[in-house]
Amino acid sequence: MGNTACFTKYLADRGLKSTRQRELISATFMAINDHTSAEELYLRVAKEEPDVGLATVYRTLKLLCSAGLAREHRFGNSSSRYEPLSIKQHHDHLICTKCGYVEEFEHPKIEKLQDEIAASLGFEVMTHKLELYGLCRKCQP
Amino acid sequence: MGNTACFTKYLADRGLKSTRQRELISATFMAINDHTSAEELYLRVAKEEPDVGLATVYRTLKLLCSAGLAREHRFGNSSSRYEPLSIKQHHDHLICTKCGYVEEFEHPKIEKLQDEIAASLGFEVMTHKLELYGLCRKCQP
DNA sequence: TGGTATTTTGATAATGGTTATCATTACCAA
DNA sequence: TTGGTAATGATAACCATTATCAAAATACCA
Repeated sequence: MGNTACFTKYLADRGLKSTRQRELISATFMAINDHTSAEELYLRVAKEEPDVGLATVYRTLKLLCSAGLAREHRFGNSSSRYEPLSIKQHHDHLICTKCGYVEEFEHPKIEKLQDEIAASLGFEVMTHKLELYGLCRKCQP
Repeated sequence: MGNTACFTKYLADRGLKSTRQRELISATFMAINDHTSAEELYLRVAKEEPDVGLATVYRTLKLLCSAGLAREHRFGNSSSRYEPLSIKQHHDHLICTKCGYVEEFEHPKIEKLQDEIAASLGFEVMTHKLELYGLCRKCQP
């Protein structure tokens, strides 16, 4: 099942309505395949359908997060950015503190270690965020 | 060297002035030994010295972070919280998504893995944030 | 010690991302 | 189609944080 269909099903399953705006915002978001701010997404959507409101973009992004189709990040102290979670599995981020470049990575061994540590402290982990801040190859002296 | 002395030295080293407010805010902060918001710290400080302004608390917290004596966190989407970094070494956090309880942990093996992964991607890591979200022992069904 | 340049402070206005409000519109099951 | 409910758009409100600026405090030097 594609992501768009997945979102439509999510809406139907909870008695939420499938609207033109939600479909458009969700489709536009999924097509970006990068970390996006609500504002950026709003501008893209507005090109196609100028009457869509910023509030609806925020509302739809929240829905996409609840549906497990998006994830919200706040790298450093900047404003929220969202990324589509499509088929990709969970992954973490390397953030260059100089140029802002973001690279994704994924490492099962770390995930396993995390679960072990949490269990030893009596926690049951649902999700996690791992962010490594430093200098990317280009920004190194 | 104690943390207060350390902060005073940090100020002196950069030609910044050591003021009554900075000393009081810094001392109050160090004594808390927990994750604190700017507002909370402001209230505590105000008990002792009612004329200290909130802006100065924010300014001093920023200074403490630059001095390496504090660290800023934004767990989930809540407002910033700060923690004293005193003698404790770097550590990570387990956050209970139900009751908000925060537990610290530290694990050298994870740190080592992180550095290896980053290096393999050409990154030079300066700092990192690892947050595990889930249910603490008390909140588990 | 007193004078002075400079920094810091406190009060408050401004900022900016995000959310709440509410009248209007769109959806969808019957 | 209709009726009931949910969603939308415009915009006001929110609220944590930052900027502004006149007044006060500090550090340095003679």
